[in-house]
Amino acid sequence: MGMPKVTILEVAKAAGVSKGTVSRVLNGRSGVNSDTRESVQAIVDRLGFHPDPGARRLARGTRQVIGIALFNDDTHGLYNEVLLDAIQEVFLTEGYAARVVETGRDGLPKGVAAGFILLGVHLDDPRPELFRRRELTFVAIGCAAPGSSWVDVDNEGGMREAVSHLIKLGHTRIAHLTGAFAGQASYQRLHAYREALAAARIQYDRSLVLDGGFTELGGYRAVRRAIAGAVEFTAVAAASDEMALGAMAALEDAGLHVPWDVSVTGFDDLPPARQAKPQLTTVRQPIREVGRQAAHMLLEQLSGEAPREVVLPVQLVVRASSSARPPLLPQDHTLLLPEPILRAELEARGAPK
Amino acid sequence: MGMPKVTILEVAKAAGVSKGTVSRVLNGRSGVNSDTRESVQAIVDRLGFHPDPGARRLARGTRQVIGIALFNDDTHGLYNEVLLDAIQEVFLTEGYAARVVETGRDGLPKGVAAGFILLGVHLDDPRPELFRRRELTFVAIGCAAPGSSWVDVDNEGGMREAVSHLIKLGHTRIAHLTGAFAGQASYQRLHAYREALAAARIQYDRSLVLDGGFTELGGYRAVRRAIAGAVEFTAVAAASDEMALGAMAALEDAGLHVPWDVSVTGFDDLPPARQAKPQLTTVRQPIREVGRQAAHMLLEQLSGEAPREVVLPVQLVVRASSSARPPLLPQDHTLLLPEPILRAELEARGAPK
DNA sequence: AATGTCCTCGTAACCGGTTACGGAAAGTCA
DNA sequence: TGACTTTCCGTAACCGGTTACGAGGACATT
Repeated sequence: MGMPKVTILEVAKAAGVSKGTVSRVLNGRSGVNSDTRESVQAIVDRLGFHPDPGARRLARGTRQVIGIALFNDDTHGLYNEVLLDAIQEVFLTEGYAARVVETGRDGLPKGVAAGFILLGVHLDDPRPELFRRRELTFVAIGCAAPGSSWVDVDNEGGMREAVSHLIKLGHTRIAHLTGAFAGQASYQRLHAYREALAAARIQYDRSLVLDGGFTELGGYRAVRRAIAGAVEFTAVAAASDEMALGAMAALEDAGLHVPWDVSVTGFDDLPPARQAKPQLTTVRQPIREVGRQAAHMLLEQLSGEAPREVVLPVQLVVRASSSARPPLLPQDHTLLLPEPILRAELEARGAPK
Repeated sequence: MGMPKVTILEVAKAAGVSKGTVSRVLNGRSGVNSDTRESVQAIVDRLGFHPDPGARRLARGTRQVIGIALFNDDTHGLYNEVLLDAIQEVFLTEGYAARVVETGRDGLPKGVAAGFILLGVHLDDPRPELFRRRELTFVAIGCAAPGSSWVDVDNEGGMREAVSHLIKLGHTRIAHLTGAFAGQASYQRLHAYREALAAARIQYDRSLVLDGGFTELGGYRAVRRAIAGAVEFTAVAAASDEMALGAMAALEDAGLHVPWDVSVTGFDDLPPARQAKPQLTTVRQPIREVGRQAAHMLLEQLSGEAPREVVLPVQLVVRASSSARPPLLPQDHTLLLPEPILRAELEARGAPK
């Protein structure tokens, strides 16, 4: 098998035009009759033609390489992995070679590249300034880098939705798992958490904000510490899926059942969220779209266009880890969760461990 | 700046030969006088010439793509990330396009590729069989796939070294953090752990084998449970850095000091090992080399050569997380060892609730 | 000296696209 | 109707390599 190598020449013949015209259609260049353009496009779609990236790159004379800059202090998680793949997909099909480079507080990547994409930019991240000073074109992901292109998601909207969701379910003591130094996203999500609380006239309690450092273990330890410290809460709104998963593990270890005793929500909607034991209610982030946008924006900038800023929408995905808080609902808590069943459930969960 | 685009034509001119000859030298083709070959090679080195991957691919008529198959149940960790980068580097410079694809228990990746590299193969992994049945060429990483190419590291040698190291430091109650279902590597490392113990005439104790599922949180919970269960140990030999880091966190939470109270060793030597609070003693794995080998082996197979098997050596890197067991003399561990652990346990129990 | 190998290496076509250039057809205006 | 634009599109050169083919020189054979 293997795809039958459909080339631009075959498309041209099938459409009854020349290679040049097909190329012009593919690249959206002007100077093509709209009728012709349509019919060529139709042939392209029908044959499933995908231009050869290498040939493209060669013809365009783009000898240069794109650097994807990881901050070497980062926790390189699944999030980055998905993002990376989406970014590379774009560059690959556009005929650019993209390589992952590590950048630290100190120096820039040595292999000089045409442009960079900065992954997971922090608020006090030295990279934007560093890159700007060297007059390198770049696109930042995850943080507003004033004066240059950046793309981020609607952190506030997402967290507001998640917390409002919990409030609607009857929760009032909602803990927030945050990641301390991870910058803008943390602040925005924390801010949205407070906003959502305020909108429902729920008093903000500082002791309900737990630092989980954006890792599963961090989430686990933070929640465990909170339980040990007798902090009262019936829900946890985490700023990442990983922390949410850690929180669920901690609750389980403490003999608490999700979502009956405590509801949990995450942020990101990475694959593990769906594989979790009670599937995780979380805020879905269009990660791949973020990567694609960033890649295209970099290409734009490299061809002289002005920097842009993009904020992508997110969406709450309700699954099994969040539910109404039965014991405190005035009307039907006996109906929903009879005592003996609850006790038996706790024992059942405690025993196998 | 950007590299000054040195092409094969310039090399040819500088060497006083034609493009064809330079190309022949570069590809090790026969039919070139050895004198000529040498002088051309010298020019190539002097000018720092690197052939353009895209042009190469184009000229060779290699239209096909390489698939890098991730198992979608996997925990995609930092390990995979490093590996991926090394693999892609090879394919990139060789003029192949490489894309990451997800493969599950069920189906194969749809985008048909010339060949595949299977990442993190398990013992009961369905992929080798699945791929073989489809007559796809592939190279497996992380597990012996009989009949086809595979590359792995010397798991047994590495773990033996780590455990022997701990034994030499005076430890006799050494726990082993394993990852249950992760296949060959787990079994080999566990086996080596037992071998090292046997070589030192130390009785194997099943209760010292802890399952950490190859994650940081898993390591944390396993060690915490062991402490709570009053399992006696003065050292932990983990089968991965992540679990080791989790173990260190658990020990810290239990009031135990690494390495004074308990020594910890890891496996992999990923960047976090060096960033840990007491730097982690661990077994260094040549991850990038594994990736490079695998990539080259796949290329070999695609050009008709026979499958090969490669096992790469590892090396113990001693850092701060392991030390002699100062407070106690080797003989009296039964008397003295329980003290700190029991104390920690009491404290741990006292704090929460 | 003429003919036949074997090596070595230059020549040119080709891979699959992009794009400068120029020609043909159609529209504009005097 | 002729000259001038404008629009659309075909032609061919080019990107940086690889490789089939064949020319030419060195050497051996007759």
